[in-house]
Amino acid sequence: VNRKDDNQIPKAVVTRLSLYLRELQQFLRSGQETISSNKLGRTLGITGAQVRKDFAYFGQFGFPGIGYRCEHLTNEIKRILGTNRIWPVALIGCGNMGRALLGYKGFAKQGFQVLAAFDTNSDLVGSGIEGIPVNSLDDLTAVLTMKKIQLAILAVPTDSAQDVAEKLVKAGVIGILNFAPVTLNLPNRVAIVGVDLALELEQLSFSVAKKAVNERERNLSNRSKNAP
Amino acid sequence: VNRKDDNQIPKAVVTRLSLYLRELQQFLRSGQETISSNKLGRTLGITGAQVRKDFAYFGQFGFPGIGYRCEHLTNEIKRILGTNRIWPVALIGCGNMGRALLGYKGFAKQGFQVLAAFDTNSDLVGSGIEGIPVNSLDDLTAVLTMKKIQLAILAVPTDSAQDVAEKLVKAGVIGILNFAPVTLNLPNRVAIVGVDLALELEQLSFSVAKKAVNERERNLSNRSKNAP
DNA sequence: AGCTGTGAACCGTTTCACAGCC
DNA sequence: GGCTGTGAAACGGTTCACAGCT
Repeated sequence: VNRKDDNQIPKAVVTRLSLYLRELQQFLRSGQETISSNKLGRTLGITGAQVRKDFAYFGQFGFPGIGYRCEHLTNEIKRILGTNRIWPVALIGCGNMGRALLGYKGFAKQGFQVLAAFDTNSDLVGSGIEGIPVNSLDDLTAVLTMKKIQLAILAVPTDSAQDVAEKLVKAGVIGILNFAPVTLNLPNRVAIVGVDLALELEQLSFSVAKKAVNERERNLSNRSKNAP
Repeated sequence: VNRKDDNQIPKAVVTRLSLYLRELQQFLRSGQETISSNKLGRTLGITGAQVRKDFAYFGQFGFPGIGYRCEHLTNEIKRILGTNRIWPVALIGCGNMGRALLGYKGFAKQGFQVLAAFDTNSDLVGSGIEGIPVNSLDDLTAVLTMKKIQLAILAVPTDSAQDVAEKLVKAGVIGILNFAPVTLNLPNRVAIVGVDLALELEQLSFSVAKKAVNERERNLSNRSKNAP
């Protein structure tokens, strides 16, 4: 057979796909019908060639001389990302972060519906937060099976993250959005995306510190230019 | 002069730096004194060579035959990231997400201290959330100047994100952690890190969908192997 | 023997440039 | 004229392999 196992799409491409989607939805809201690769790239600080190459991984969506039709392209990207349907999602851990995520409207807007919350705190179990019922972790498998949930948002304390993650996998979860600042160790078949908020601030700190250094150096070299 | 303007560290390297730091802090807590590049890499699913090359951008931190001393390396990475000091931070937007972030303990642990919150809701202004005073957006410049704040966490509604971001820049902010799902348009001197939660779920959706496709294909090729 | 630091080879992504189409 | 889609070239990051240190 001539089958290539070359199914590997660069991670950077998939990230940009989401960004394109975000911009396209913006364009759609403002009534824009079509968009060129260059203009779409401009809004994100990348080149038109990059945009076109990214789409080329998945097919031909554009019209020479015209550009891309916003609505059509939006649908294609959703299909590629797998968000052209509604994903039921579970949220584990109803602490500060968990509760905020339960109230976050942005998930539903992109097709993710949080249908069940879980916590170990028996005071919370049985109640509802933001209209979402809170279950005991003991009922994980039962609830997830019944509601056909395969994606989970993990917002538990760092120390229990690995344990709970393993329970999720046993309960049939195949994708985890992990907010705990640890590297989860799970079977390869499980997809993991980590969001470490402190880490993001560290990246900011580095950028800022670096810019400061660059500016200092620029000043020094200016000075030596003025008085060599 | 022999000055290279080649100050550019790959973004991926800086991200891994934060991950190394996270693992090292874990090792330190468990009493580990030294660590080899291979073992450190293993915990993150990358090669030892990668680890060593990453550090090589910044200097020589290891000891041949021994590895790296966890505590020493931790300090070096903090110095590089600029988190070997305490950063005062402001948080803008005390909605669901903002309030959760005010209560997030992970920031302080890595050296980020949220000293002031801001909101437009006059009911909140004057109160405190998680012990942090809520100010009016009108007092932005005054408060930021007084508290010497240069970093901000932006957790306002999407529609006002760009406006508020511009106000932040005018008030002296040089780094923004942006939770609104939009591309901020700001002067180059301002560092921006975006966290788009729905986008992260989309990445998860893609991984999961892709895995499903791969498995289906594997099944098909198995079947044709069995009955060719 | 064990492990780092690093030049060199390798590989994948980005940019370029242009043929082809509207 | 404007824009896409795409080979080819250029670039940059990752992996390899080994000299050198402990």
